Amino acid sequence: MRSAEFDREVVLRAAMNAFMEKGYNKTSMQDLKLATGLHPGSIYCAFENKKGLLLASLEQYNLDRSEELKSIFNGQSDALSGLRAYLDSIVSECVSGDPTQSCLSQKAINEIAQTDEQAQAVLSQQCVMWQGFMKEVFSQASQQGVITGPRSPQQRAQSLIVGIYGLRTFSQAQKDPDVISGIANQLLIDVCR
Amino acid sequence: MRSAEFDREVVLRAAMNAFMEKGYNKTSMQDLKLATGLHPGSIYCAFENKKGLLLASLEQYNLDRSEELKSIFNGQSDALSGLRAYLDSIVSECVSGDPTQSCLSQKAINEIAQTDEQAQAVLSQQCVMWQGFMKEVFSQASQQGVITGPRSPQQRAQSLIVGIYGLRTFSQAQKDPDVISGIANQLLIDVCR
DNA sequence: AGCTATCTTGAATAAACATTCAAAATAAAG
DNA sequence: CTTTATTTTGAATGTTTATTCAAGATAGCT
Repeated sequence: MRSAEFDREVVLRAAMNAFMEKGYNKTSMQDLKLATGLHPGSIYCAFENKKGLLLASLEQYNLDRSEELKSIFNGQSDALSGLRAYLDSIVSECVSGDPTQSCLSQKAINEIAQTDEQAQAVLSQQCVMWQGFMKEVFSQASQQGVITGPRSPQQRAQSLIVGIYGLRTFSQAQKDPDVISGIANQLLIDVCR
Repeated sequence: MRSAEFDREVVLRAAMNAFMEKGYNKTSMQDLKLATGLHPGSIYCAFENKKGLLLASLEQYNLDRSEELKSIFNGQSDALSGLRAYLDSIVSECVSGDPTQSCLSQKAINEIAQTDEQAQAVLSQQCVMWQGFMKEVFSQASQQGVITGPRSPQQRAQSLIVGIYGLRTFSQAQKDPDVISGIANQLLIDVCR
């Protein structure tokens, strides 16, 4: 017997970055070989093929971002402060212009969900999980009395997610940090109303 | 001398559809040859290369969608009814699941704006034009007294555009028509508040 | 230490790719 | 009708692509 030499998480994060820089279709196996340091044979042995590597990267990406999400909210005194901190982090991501800070899930939704059923299923489920987390945040915010109004946590979560997706696309076309930040602030106001 | 045989608009609309179905990078020259009915040489003679064909398609797409946009608002009695009709058309687009009804500009923003400066410039300008049009709509709505409140037409236009971008991405992951429609209704309320 | 199952290596493969080009066709001008 | 400038044609080009595979290396078990 023999165990694999490479660290799966390290390899997947390297692949993630490669996919984020060029998108799935423009990222060649050559790019992935250079990014991960793995030879083609090893990639195929471990992940079956290029799409398998993407799907594995997507899972790892979701794990990493979920952790980050939780830690942002845990670092704040109440749910509303958490939302503010979270939107600040999204604005930073949008404004940085750094491809490796962009959202791999959103990139994949736009690039391949339409043509690949398997990716569509994974991405759809990730989106539902994100919704579930945000719904819980809005529930807590209501209980804490920091937000009021008739909208359900579910509705608020959906509007927030739509706003974040939109902000990320918009910021590719309009790079002015003040504009991005302004829209994000208004989004928070609307979603908490 | 000799004039071109093909109808430029027809060819560009065929290319648009091909790009919308598979995305820019997955659409091969073979696909474009079949879609347009043009031989490789003719495509290269008329549009320089594959990217040139995309850029030309993007311009034509923007012309077509701008016309559609104007006609939706012209068909309504006031600006608020226009906004309602417009968002209805966006919801239809999202819910249809038909790739040829999706937004080529948004697909291109997500797929290639990050890596291609020329495409980025074209798409950025198109986004600014769209903003300008929507800003004018919100100005009219205020003048007509159908919406009130302190937000500027510019701010409203930006929030609406972000909401539409977001809705289109969200609808790739969550296909329930009632959910999409509900989010769109709330978006209209927030943007007119 | 020796065995064996598994991983690593990287060259080889075949298909798909964007692009070119010279020959044939043809529309407009004279 | 002839000329001329331009387009159309489609096979050829050379590159890049994802994927395979047999040979070599090595970790863990006995």
